[in-house]
Amino acid sequence: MFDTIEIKDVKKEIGALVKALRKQRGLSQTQLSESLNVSRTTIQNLELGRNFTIDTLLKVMEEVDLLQQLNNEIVKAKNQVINTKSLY
Amino acid sequence: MFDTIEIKDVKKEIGALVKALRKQRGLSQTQLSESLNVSRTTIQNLELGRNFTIDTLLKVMEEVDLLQQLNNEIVKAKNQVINTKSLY
DNA sequence: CATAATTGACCTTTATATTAGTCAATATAG
DNA sequence: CTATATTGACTAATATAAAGGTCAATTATG
Repeated sequence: MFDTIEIKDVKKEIGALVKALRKQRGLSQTQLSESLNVSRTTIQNLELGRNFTIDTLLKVMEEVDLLQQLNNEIVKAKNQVINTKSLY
Repeated sequence: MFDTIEIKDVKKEIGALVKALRKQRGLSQTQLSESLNVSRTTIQNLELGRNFTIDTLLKVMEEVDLLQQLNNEIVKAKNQVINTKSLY
């Protein structure tokens, strides 16, 4: 009935999100990579759904002013876990 | 007034979230690492806020049945970007 | 308490992400 | 249309995440 999502699909979605954020700001891959002090290859890897490090992703999020918001979501998720009686 | 969050802080929060999810399920680092077919060192790097790859994080999320939910959030964020008139 | 299990720290080796470069294909602009 | 910019693909070298191991410190258990 429902297909289970795969890790490679999530990586592609992250890549699509980063590309959308970059385009929204009118930046080329080269411009973004220079702002972050990473190579254009690294931006390519991220946007095309290949593997990459969390540092790379967080640098992008910082550049587009979404780092604080992302952190808030993580803390919220963490607190939900802590405040939920476990079923395990 | 407001301190800006730093990348290393976000990595530590991700690590704390993963640790909370693991503890909630009553798993040791070794047990989790074996389920994911990664080394315990990799789980340690993640939980202690060091650098790690997106693959490692997504494997954890898949193991705790949060991969689909995470993907939904990413798609939602992407659509918000696409449907927002840019200020840039 | 004693004992076992877990975790953090550290090391060496291996696998791979990142860098820096080129080039062809595609998209954008004039 | 032509010219220019951008992007995807690829390669070789470097940096670093991951693997696999040990050990001390800490935490749970009997």
